[in-house]
Amino acid sequence: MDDLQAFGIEAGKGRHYEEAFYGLVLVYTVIFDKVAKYLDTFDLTPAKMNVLMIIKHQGGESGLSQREIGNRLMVTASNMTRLLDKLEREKLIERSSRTGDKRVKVIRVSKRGSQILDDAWPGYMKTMKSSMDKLSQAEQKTIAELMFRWFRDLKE
Amino acid sequence: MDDLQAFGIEAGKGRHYEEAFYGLVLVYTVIFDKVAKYLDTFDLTPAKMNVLMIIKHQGGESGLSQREIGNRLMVTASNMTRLLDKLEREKLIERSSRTGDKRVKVIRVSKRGSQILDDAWPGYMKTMKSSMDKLSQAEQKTIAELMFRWFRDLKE
DNA sequence: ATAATATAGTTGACAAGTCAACTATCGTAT
DNA sequence: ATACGATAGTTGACTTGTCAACTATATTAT
Repeated sequence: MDDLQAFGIEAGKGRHYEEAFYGLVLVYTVIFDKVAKYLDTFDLTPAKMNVLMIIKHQGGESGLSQREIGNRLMVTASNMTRLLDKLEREKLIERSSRTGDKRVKVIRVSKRGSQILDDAWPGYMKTMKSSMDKLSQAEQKTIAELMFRWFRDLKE
Repeated sequence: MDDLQAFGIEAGKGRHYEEAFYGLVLVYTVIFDKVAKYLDTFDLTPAKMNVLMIIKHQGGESGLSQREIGNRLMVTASNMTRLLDKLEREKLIERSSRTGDKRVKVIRVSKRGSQILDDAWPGYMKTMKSSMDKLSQAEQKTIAELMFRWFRDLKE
């Protein structure tokens, strides 16, 4: 646990919360970087990939509003605007305003966006899986259950 | 695991790596936000707090170079420059160039920086601990061990 | 001794995120 | 029916982070 020394933390003292905290940060950072690096070969970023996945998997026929996408990704409305501006400029999504409610904009994946998503998807999953497969199946299950319970408790 | 639906993932199918992955992301995000919100009351951010902690705990008499700080935080050199620019403007650190090597700048925490760090520290630890204490002691230990092993395996 | 190479830090241009203030539209309460 | 408040999205100003190209100094090899 040499990496902990950077934070002035002594390991193995009965208090494990600091180690757990920084361990979490380290793992998250490394995995995020690996995913980002992979996506870069498709001119995608984790943020763009997430948006495209949400719209394609959840949007269906009717598409999604910007709010709906933002909520599912825990991203603010202003960030959604800019993210979608970019995706629209790159012609990966389409924005239209033809609902009853004139405030809401309906977002759909374009043909091109859909294609790029399909191209990037297998490698994206592979990259994610290869990071996760450093853990055993049992550990993955443990982590999955524990993280979701933890998340729910944190939100209270 | 409703949150998973956002990503089009079906839970409980024997494959747990996706759940584990998104669980990790959710937990990380929530904890990071809590810490950031706390630090904001001291006009600090996680990045600034980390830099101050590193310099104070590791710098000692001789201080640290920008590279050394950046390496310990896994942050690029250019980001260090800008982060330290800001900290210097706010008079929380001091930069001097009086080593043999004229390229390197020595960073030290200022009196003011040290004071603010001391003020913010207890609540910072409390915030972190309260997030971690949603897990049992045993779980914290498990997570700590597992994360560090995982991190090492990921780096290979 | 000098030329090639490595290292420390800076700068510019960008991505992704925040908040606060704004416009436009929609619902509701009186 | 109008006025007030909620909601959808946008914009500006900011932070934290990246990479690539740059300057200045050190080190190494011939």
